[in-house]
Amino acid sequence: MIPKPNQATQPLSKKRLRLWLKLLKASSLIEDEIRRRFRNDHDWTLPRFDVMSALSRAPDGLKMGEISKLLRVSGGNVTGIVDKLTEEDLALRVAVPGDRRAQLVRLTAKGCNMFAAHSTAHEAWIDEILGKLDENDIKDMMARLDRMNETLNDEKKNAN
Amino acid sequence: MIPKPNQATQPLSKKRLRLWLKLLKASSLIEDEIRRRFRNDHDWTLPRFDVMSALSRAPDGLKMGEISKLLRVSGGNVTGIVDKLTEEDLALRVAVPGDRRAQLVRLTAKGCNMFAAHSTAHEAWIDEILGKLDENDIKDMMARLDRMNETLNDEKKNAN
DNA sequence: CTTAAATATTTCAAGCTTGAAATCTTGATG
DNA sequence: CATCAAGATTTCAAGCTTGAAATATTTAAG
Repeated sequence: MIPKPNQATQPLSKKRLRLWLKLLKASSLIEDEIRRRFRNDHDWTLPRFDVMSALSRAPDGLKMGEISKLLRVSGGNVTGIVDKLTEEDLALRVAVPGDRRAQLVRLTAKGCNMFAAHSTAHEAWIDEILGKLDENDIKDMMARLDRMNETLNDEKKNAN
Repeated sequence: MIPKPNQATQPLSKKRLRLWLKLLKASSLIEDEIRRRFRNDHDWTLPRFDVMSALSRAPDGLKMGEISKLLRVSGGNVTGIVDKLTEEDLALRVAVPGDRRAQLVRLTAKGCNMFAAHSTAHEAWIDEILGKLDENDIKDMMARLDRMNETLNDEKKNAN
């Protein structure tokens, strides 16, 4: 007989692992669903939405490196996505007066309109998907997620 | 004066959106850190680890389609990863007696050993990263994540 | 001014991922 | 048996992502 693992008495490390797997599953399911809806309902992609979302909060534009930091993705990645947005006339690159290395990226009017529509749909999707969580659930999870992130922030600091 | 947004009185949909963004951030940070450690410490990748992990729990092997369902990734994706594992003699494809369409994938002895080492390291990393969460935090978050997933499961059922 | 280090961005190869089309096999129906 | 839908897998093009190398520019030091 193989002994049936009793989860209640598992070592803490195993419980943390199970939590991580569940957290990852939840966030993957949601992210995939959002991707799918962007693709099917708007013929659009999540990475492009994310870049436009960052730009929408910066009317004066963002430098490539700023987008990269905000979204925590590589510089090369941003180059590719902004290229696509620019080709479709949704964003444009403008020179930075004092620095010929850098460029500011800004949404065009067309880009602003498109983002407004996508953004409204996106918020509604999330509201639907997280519909079973009330104010209390949200407050609680936020606090615990913050506590999780602390560890990673600590590590980043100590990695000097 | 632009009114400062008071998060406490935001509509519930906005709060849900903020929670989603925080959840996504947390899980992305952790996943990226795990990827980085696999890459730097073991010259390995997370997708390959995931496939080996599924295989390790099935001594008799898994069909390609079963791996695909377990990991919730496309069939074509699994083909590519299993090809890589096979090339490195970590897994092998064996014929299914009654069905010439399908194949069973199994870890080799070499694959088992490699996975055991990676798996131990992986659990320790997660234990470290989630180190600030105790039994209570874990139980609580598990319950709420389950409740979130219900919505997506419901939708999948209704999507018949 | 010259040089060297630091910054900002792009290019590129390699890997992951997907959805759709293609191939081959099985099973059910007549 | 013949046909045809369903199933398992592979192939493929397109897109995202990364880290490292390459370019170009700025800044700091001497």
